[in-house]
Amino acid sequence: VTQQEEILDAAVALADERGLAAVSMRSVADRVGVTPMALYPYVGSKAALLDGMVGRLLAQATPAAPSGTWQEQLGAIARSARQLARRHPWAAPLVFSVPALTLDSRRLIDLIFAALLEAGVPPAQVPRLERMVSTFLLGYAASEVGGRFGHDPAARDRAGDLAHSELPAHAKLAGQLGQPVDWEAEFEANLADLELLIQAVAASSDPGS
Amino acid sequence: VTQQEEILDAAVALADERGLAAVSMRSVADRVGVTPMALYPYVGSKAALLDGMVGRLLAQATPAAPSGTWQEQLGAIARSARQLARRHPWAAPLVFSVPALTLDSRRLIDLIFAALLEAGVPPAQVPRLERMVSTFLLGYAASEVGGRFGHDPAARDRAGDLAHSELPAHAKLAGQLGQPVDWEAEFEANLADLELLIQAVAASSDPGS
DNA sequence: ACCTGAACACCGTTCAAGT
DNA sequence: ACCTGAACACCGTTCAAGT
Repeated sequence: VTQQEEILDAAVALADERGLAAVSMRSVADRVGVTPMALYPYVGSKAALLDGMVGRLLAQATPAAPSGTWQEQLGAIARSARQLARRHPWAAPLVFSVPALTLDSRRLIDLIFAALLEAGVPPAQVPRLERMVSTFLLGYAASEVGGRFGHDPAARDRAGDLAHSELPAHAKLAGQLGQPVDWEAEFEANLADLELLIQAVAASSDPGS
Repeated sequence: VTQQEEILDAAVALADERGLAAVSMRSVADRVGVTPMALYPYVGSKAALLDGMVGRLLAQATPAAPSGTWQEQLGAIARSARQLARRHPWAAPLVFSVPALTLDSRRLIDLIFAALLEAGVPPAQVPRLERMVSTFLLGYAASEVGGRFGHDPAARDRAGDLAHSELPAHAKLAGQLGQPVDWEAEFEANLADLELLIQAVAASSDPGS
């Protein structure tokens, strides 16, 4: 482990334990046992520290090249990404702002490329479809950990069922909208739909099957 | 305009002009012409201020109920969401952490519900599919404005084409990965694929068509 | 070569006063 | 009822010294 990695790992541990807000140059330095200014030669700045933290996560996270059908490969990637987001809820929002061009990002992307190619997606469409798939997985993870879906009942109750009169489509869906959601089942259903989409794209440009 | 709205609009303007980092209780108070502490009765806290800012955006943003085919409706929503994200690049990341349960959020969601129902998606699947669609649109917008896709050539060059040997699927796609991406065309292609997915879901549970 | 200490220009938020 | 001013406990980062 280099000094830089030691610093980044300390910052990740701090974020896991006390939240991203608790990560400061001062608190990280404290944990490493050094003065805040001693970090600068290794991490450059606070912004670079945050980038480095997501880099460390990606480095640890890339699953060994998954085997099986392309559906199994994709499922393994998706589920491991979701687990990672749950272990490090502070990380998902940060990922949007770091260019997916590091070697670690590309290792993960390569696995998605491989699955898409095996699914029969024409090569010209693979990069775009990879961006669709990874964006959806990342966005869904960020929504789950961020609370956009209103997971916690506190937020649900605060909203009440106000103003259904102004929301015609909500009114038609009154039956569905009342009851709680099984998020595990929803994730698996999303995965199945993603596979449906991939198959549709593969089929639409490969009429010979 | 209430006092609260005046404060939130000042904060939004500040974020547009000088970035989210320039939004502080002190700078917002300055712009409103008041002491920082005078904001608290109206906005509660810095975190609530940020939530309120995305609330203001959603309030202004919801397009008048779009007409035409469900594809046209969905396209109008998607394109207006993308424009909004480009006008306020600081906002997309924040949206992930505010529960989509306010009246303004629900007005937007209602439009997506309506389009999905008109597409023939079974009601039991509509809420889930809405989350898929909105998550993808939001995630893609966040990726574009955040720089995850490496839009700026600076980031692209810094990465080089390192280590293709470790990335077998990248090697197979060497032809595609070299050239620049037309992001407008990609957005439209994504939209078309989203419609494909919706149609597939609608068809899979409605064999009589 | 690597680290420290003091300092600068900021933060969000509290609390007691003012009018 | 609404606002101010001073204060507290923090920030990231600079710069000049230390060893």
